[in-house]
Amino acid sequence: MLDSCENCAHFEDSEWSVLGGCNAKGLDCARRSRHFLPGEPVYHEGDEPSGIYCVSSGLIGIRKVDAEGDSMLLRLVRPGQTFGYRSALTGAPHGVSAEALKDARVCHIPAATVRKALAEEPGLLMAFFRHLADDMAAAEVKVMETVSASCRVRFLRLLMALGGGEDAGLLELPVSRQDIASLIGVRSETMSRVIRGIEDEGLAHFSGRRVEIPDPHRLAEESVGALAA
Amino acid sequence: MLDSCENCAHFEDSEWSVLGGCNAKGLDCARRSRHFLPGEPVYHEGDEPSGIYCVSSGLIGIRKVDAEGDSMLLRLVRPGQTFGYRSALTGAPHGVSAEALKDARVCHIPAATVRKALAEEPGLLMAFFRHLADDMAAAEVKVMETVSASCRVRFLRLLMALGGGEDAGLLELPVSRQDIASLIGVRSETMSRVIRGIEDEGLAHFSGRRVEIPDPHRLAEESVGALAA
DNA sequence: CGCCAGGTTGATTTCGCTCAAGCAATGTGG
DNA sequence: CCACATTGCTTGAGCGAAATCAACCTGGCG
Repeated sequence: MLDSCENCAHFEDSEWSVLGGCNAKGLDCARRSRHFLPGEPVYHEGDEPSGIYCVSSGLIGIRKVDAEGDSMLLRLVRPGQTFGYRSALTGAPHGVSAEALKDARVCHIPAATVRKALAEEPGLLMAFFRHLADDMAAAEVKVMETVSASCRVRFLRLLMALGGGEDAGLLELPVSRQDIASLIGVRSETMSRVIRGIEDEGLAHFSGRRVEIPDPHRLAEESVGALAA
Repeated sequence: MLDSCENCAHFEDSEWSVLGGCNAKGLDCARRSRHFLPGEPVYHEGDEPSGIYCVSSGLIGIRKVDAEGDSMLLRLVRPGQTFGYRSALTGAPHGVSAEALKDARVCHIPAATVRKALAEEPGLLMAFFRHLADDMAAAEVKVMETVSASCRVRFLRLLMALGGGEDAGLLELPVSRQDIASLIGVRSETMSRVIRGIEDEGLAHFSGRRVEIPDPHRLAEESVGALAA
C-alpha cells in the first residue's frame, strides 16, 4: 500500500496526523483519489457538502462570485492541504467554489467517514479549528491590505509570500497573470502595468511564469510600504 | 441568582447553550463580569489569550492595525455574542484587538474553565467552529465587496445589514461616523460625501446617528449594484 | 489558415484620497 | 462666565491610482 495516507508525503503536516492507526486505516479505505484537469471544478458555490478534500498534487483555487457576477480568486490550496472542510463540518452549503488550477490529484474523504473519525478522535476537530483560524487570520490581513495598500505593494507582498518567505532569488508563478490579478483584486490590465513597472525598475525580471529576483532584500523593503522619498 | 448565565437574555443563542446543567453551573461560578468605558480596550493585538469574552450589554469593536500603523474596524460584537475565542482555543496570541465602542458589560470566562468545559462537552468546540465559520464567510464577503463595490454601495449594504435585513424604516447607527467609515474601509471625508449624496437623493435621511429610510425597497435595489440606468 | 485566449499597451475617465479650512458641540481651566 | 482647546463632522480644491474602453499582438490549436 504505497499510496496510503500514512505514506503520503504530506501526512505529518495534515490534520489527519492526529488520528491513531486504526482510524487512519479507515481513512485510507474510504478515500477516493481523482484526477482533475486545469479549470475543472471540484465543487460549486451553493453545493451541498459531501466530504473533505485533500490535495495530493497540483494546485486548487478557491473562488467566490459576488452578486454582480464577477468572480475572484480568494486563495490557493497546495499539496498536503485540506479544503472543503468548513461546509463538511458545519453541514452548510459551500460558500465558495473550488477548481483545479493545474493538473491535480485530489483525495475525497466521504462525510460518513469524517463523522466517524470526528466522533472517535476529538483532536481532529481542533486540528480543523486551527486550520480555519489560520485562514481567518489570512482573510483579515487581506481585508486590511486591500483597503490600505496600493496594488503594487500588494503584488510585491504576494511575490514574497510565493517566494517562500525570505531570500529565494528565483520563483515560478503558480497561475496565469489573470488569476494573479484576481488574487490581489485588480484588473489584468493593471497587473500588466504593475509588472512592467517593477521590471523597469529592475526589482524583478519576468519571463512567462518565471520570476527572477536579483535583490530579495530590496524587494522586501519596498513591500513594507509606499515609502516615497 | 438572577444574573446567572442560564438566565442571561442571550443564553440560548450563545455557544454555551450546548453545555449541560452541571457545566453551565461551573461557567457561572468562574465568570467575572466587568464594565468598560467607551474606547477602553479589552485586549490588544499580540496579547496572550486569557479566556473567552461574552458581551452582556453595550457594543464591542474588533480592530486591527496594519504594518503602516493605520487601524481598521473589522466587525462589531453585540450583546449575547462571544469574542476572543479564537486565540483562547488555539493558544496563539490575539491577531486583533477588542475595545468597547460604548458603555459595555462583558463577562470573562477564564481559560482553565474553558478547557474544562471543552473536555467534558465535545459539542462546545463544534459550536465555536460554527461561529468561526460564520465569521470567515463574512470576511470572504467583505474581501469581495471591498474590491468590487463602490464605497457608496458598501455603505448602503451596511445600512441594510444594520437595519436588520429587510424593511426597517428607522434605524440607529451604532457607532460614530468615523468608525462607520473605518468599517467599510474609507476615509471619514468620503463618508461625509457619500452620506450627503444619499441624503440629496432622498434615499435616506440622516440626523445625528438616527437614520430614516422612506423607501427600504428602493434602497435594497440600489445596494445590489451600481446600475447606471 | 483563421480563430481565440492570454497578455500588453495607450487614451481617457472616475472614484476616492490628500490637504486644507471651517463649524458646531463639548469640555476645561482661569 | 468667558477664552480656549479639543473632538466629530462637513466642505472644497486638486490630484493620482486604478478602472474602463479600445486596439493590438502573440502563440497555440483545430
